[in-house]
Amino acid sequence: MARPRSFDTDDALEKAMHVFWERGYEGASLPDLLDGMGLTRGSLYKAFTDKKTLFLKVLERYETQAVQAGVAMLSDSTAPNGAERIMAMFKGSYQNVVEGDARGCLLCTAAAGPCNYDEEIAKSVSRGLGTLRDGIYVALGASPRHATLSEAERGALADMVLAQYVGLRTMARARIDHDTLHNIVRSVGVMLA
Amino acid sequence: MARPRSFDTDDALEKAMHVFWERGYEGASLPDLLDGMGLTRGSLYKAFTDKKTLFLKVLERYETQAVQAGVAMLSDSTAPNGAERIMAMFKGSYQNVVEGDARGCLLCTAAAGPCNYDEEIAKSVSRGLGTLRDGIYVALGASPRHATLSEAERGALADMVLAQYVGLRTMARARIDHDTLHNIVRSVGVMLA
DNA sequence: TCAGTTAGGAACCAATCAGTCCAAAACGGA
DNA sequence: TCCGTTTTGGACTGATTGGTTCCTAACTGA
Repeated sequence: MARPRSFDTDDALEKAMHVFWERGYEGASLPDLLDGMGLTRGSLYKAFTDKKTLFLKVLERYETQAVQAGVAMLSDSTAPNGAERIMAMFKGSYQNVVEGDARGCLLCTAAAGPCNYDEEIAKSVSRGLGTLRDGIYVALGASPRHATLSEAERGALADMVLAQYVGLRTMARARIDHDTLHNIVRSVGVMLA
Repeated sequence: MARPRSFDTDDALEKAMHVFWERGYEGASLPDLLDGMGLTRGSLYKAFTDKKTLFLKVLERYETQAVQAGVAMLSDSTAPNGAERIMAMFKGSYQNVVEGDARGCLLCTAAAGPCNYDEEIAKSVSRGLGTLRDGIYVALGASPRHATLSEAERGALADMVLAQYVGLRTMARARIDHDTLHNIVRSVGVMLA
């Protein structure tokens, strides 16, 4: 029909994700994005409409990638105890920081940022966090100590664990010292043990 | 000596705090601040140097006001049980949201925002959160169930409770539904009971 | 009253922001 | 090969950013 795109949109989205992840929604300027994605204004606007739409697409991608990876870990039946799966997730987040990745969680950063004034972004973040919460809920069902809880109690516990996760990753992005972060992970372990 | 200031700097700082609290550091534009503080550029720059310095002053104020109020609550000896004091803090945060204040915590918002790239702001936020953590630690010492913990264990627990707090307030700002927030508070209560 | 000093206010600044436009280029189908 | 369609890249736009400048107003101490 006509001239085909010279870049892979999925690949470009992946690159955009990393730019937003590092600098946040408002902190990522258009030149930053163009640079990171390796394309020019015309192409970006033709393919992704505008900055906010691009960010929403990135959030979607993050959910079906980073969040789903977490959920997969939370329902990994090779670790029979659900509490241990939750701990694996927390330990993974801590390990990220130790290895020098202080970006935290894209959803958590967005939660503290544009969610406050943008309905659509808030909805997307809320959905992503909800997905994670459901994963935690399922994992708790596979934990002997928590499987006997009532549905409501277990749900409330899942919400709380999610809050701990958001707190941990937010504090990681704020460059809180590693000892404190490690203490958080360790205490979550004690709590769930 | 010379012409005196026509405004109270402390009052102006208070107003600036509310602007930053609502819109965040990067989200608060200079016109926003001038408007909220009721002064003009010349006055602001003469009195507060620049935007970042103003923000650092605001953070300082927040620590010796909002954070100290929290710490006071955490060491309020009219509530003999420290765990109950901690719960009072969490319930207060939840109550804020119910009453329509979805701004969350200024420190938590800054943690997810400018802390990532600004050393000075990060240091100030870290100090503020540390103050809160110490308050939690003291309260745990006044809780029969936790006073017997080793110093290290109690410290780690304080870090974890702080993470829950950061998570709760970050999620509140993201306009997560009230039920979820309530569940978090309730589960923290169960955990500390 | 007047000299000295500082605050206040508005015009101004360069840089940057997100977003638009359009001519040229590159392709597919015929 | 040539036509129609779409992408591409860069020049451009107007608004907004944080910050400066400078003149005048307002005050104090002598």
